[in-house]
Amino acid sequence: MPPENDPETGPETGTDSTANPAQGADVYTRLRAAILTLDLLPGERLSERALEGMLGASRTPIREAVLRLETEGLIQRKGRVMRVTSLELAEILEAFEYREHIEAAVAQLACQHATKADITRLQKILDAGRQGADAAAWFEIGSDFHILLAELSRNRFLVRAVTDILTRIERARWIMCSLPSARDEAHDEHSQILRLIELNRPEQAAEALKEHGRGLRDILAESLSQRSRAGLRARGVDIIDRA
Amino acid sequence: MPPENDPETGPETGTDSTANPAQGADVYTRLRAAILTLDLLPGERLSERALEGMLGASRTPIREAVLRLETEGLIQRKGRVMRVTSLELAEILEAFEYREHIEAAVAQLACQHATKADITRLQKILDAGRQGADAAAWFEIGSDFHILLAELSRNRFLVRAVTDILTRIERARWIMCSLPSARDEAHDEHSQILRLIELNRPEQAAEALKEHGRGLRDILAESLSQRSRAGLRARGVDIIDRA
DNA sequence: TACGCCATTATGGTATACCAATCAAGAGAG
DNA sequence: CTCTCTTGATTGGTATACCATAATGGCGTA
Repeated sequence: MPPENDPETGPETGTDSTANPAQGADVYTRLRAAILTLDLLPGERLSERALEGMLGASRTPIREAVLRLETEGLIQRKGRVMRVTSLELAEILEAFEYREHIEAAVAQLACQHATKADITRLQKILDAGRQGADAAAWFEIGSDFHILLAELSRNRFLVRAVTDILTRIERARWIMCSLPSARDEAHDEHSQILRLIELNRPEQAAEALKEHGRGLRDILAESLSQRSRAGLRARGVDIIDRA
Repeated sequence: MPPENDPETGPETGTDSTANPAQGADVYTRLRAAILTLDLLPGERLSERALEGMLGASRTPIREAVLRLETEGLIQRKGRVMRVTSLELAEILEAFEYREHIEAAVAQLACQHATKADITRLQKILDAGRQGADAAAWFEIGSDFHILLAELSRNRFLVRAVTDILTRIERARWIMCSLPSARDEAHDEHSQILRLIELNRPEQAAEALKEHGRGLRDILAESLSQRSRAGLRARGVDIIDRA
């Protein structure tokens, strides 16, 4: 590996002289984080060689990470060029549509399978995240809740589906993370959903989840609307209307 | 690359002396096919070096293919060892449960978006596959129908979900491909589903799809039941009850 | 000035050497 | 005969060299 002189990404690459095992997963994690936090901008071009320097690893683990992120939809290849997937309004709306259906299924199955212990455990997590949490930790908890909820369905495919779709939406959520007012509201809605599942009301739980998702979608659509584009573009973020 | 002498997989590897570009995708396709057709048995251990010889490519494209198949759930890694994912009855049943919900969503959205032209096009494909098709081509058409149907939802995530879940189930379907009687029945059910979408009856279309899936699931569960295990084990196929 | 052609370069695809860790088999002791 | 420790082989992880080609920028021409 060539000597790493530029401070580039941060405190990385301070490894030893030989191969650095298990660094492959780390490369994946860091690259993924860089994309999700918009450290790498949507639409930005990537090259394996550049990432090699940026992440302090050779092309092999880079390639693995890129391949994974490609299947997650965070990176796209068009011929030989490789870019961070652009934010496309239409796709995000499709994602929310999909999510509605998925979480309706989750609600129904969770009602069938969730135990009292499951509910209280989830409620505890919810309450724990209520006080003193920064924006980043806040929607970390939001994601966790939806994934944990999916696990109550006892269906691994639904868990995967929820996990995947949250990944897809995460960058958009990050953009509008400057709205702390929504936090308490989210907590209440999450609790209400949990209660409906506890009461074995699948229809109502599904409806509450759908409504919850729609609320987020609307906030998000507003944040990405024409009127708000200017501020985003100043931060380097560009949203595509039709691809 | 070492000279390839054994007829091993088939007519492959007859390339030139230098690197063989775009062979990476081919390696993926062939390895995937080998797994789905049970040429590589569920639970069978794999090694990158062995695959290197079997597929006539170096470890780099092998690694890429393996990584892809891992995300598709066809290969699993437990620590350092890598195996073809075992057939697990519980997982297959979960897959069908998931599929029911996914296709209900497909039905609903397809009713909203499908045009007359879409319906007739799909019906044509269905009819074309009716006569003279061997078992392999038959459930190729079955898969295609469900994917094309998903595309009528105009939601790329649903398309992906259907594609994924069909992949998961495909090996199980392959096992019970010896039941040609189901072919006409499937054609009729598919046509009926299409008709209900054309008539804009989302509830009934969803129910028909669910019923269609349940029928297949039951046949499949029967094929994988204790009573039928002996014949399968003779072919080298082993099914796990609880993992 | 604008458009298209060509040379250079950058990039991804491939093959391969090296390493550490794991697994397995075999030898030796009890 | 069994259990354990050692040792060697196998394997995945990593780094890197080579190659064909697509991308890019410059140049020449209309």
